[in-house]
Amino acid sequence: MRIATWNLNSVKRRVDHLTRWLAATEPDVLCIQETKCKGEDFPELPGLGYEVAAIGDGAWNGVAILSRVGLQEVTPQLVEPPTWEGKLEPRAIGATCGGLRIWSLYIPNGRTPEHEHYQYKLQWLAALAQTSKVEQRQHAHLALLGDFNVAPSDADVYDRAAFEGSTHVTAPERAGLTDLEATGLQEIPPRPLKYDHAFTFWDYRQLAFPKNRGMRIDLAYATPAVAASVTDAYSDRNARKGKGTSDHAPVVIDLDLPQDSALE
DNA sequence: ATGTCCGATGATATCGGA
Repeated sequence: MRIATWNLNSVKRRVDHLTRWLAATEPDVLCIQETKCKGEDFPELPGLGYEVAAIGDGAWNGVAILSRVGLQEVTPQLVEPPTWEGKLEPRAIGATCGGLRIWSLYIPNGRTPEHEHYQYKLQWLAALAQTSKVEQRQHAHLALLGDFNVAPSDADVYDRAAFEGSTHVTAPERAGLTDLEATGLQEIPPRPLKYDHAFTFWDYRQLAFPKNRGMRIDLAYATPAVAASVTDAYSDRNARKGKGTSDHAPVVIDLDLPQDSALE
């Protein structure tokens, strides 16, 4: 089973890229973030054989799950999610696909460590950990994929000094990740296709991609049996090349889950 | 030395957000 996650930065702007990438990569399940479109406006992807579950408000956020191995028990929000400016944002969707319980997650950016949005981000990570606990009571195999907007370690940014005073690298954000792991999950680190680190995001500005000034913020966590079944994982930087691409690369994970346990 | 892109808007350039 091949699963993947990709922050597309507008699915409507990326339909051609997405279609080509799906045909070439053939994931069984793809988690998408920042669709930036309403659930009912999610574009058709004819001929590829994917079912779609998508939620969105329009301009911002928006997450989706594409699956060609079944798509059931769709859950359109975390357990007790925090709100932003009084509203529940479309940042999380879960579904059961081919025996795997999988979530597509778009963690709030935080903006600056002083900003109220940063507190929202920390609350959101705490709600995600709570959701992980609840989900593990009900599902034998759980995987949480998405744009976490946190670099797990200093090695996951191109230059730690460039992030002084910024979000994505602070101790409380990283504690949010370790608290999530403490619910019984393991991170699945991808291998790079080039260079030393498997970055997944490069800013559009200032030639960040050709200079490889990247970050690894698109992450995958899974329960131990799922993590133990990983046969390969990589960040597909090739999808970041060229004009009109997302500023994120997809992360692709191959699993060899025993078929009987996948029925649980 | 310089360097972006997205969606929305009483839009046709500007803005917030990333």
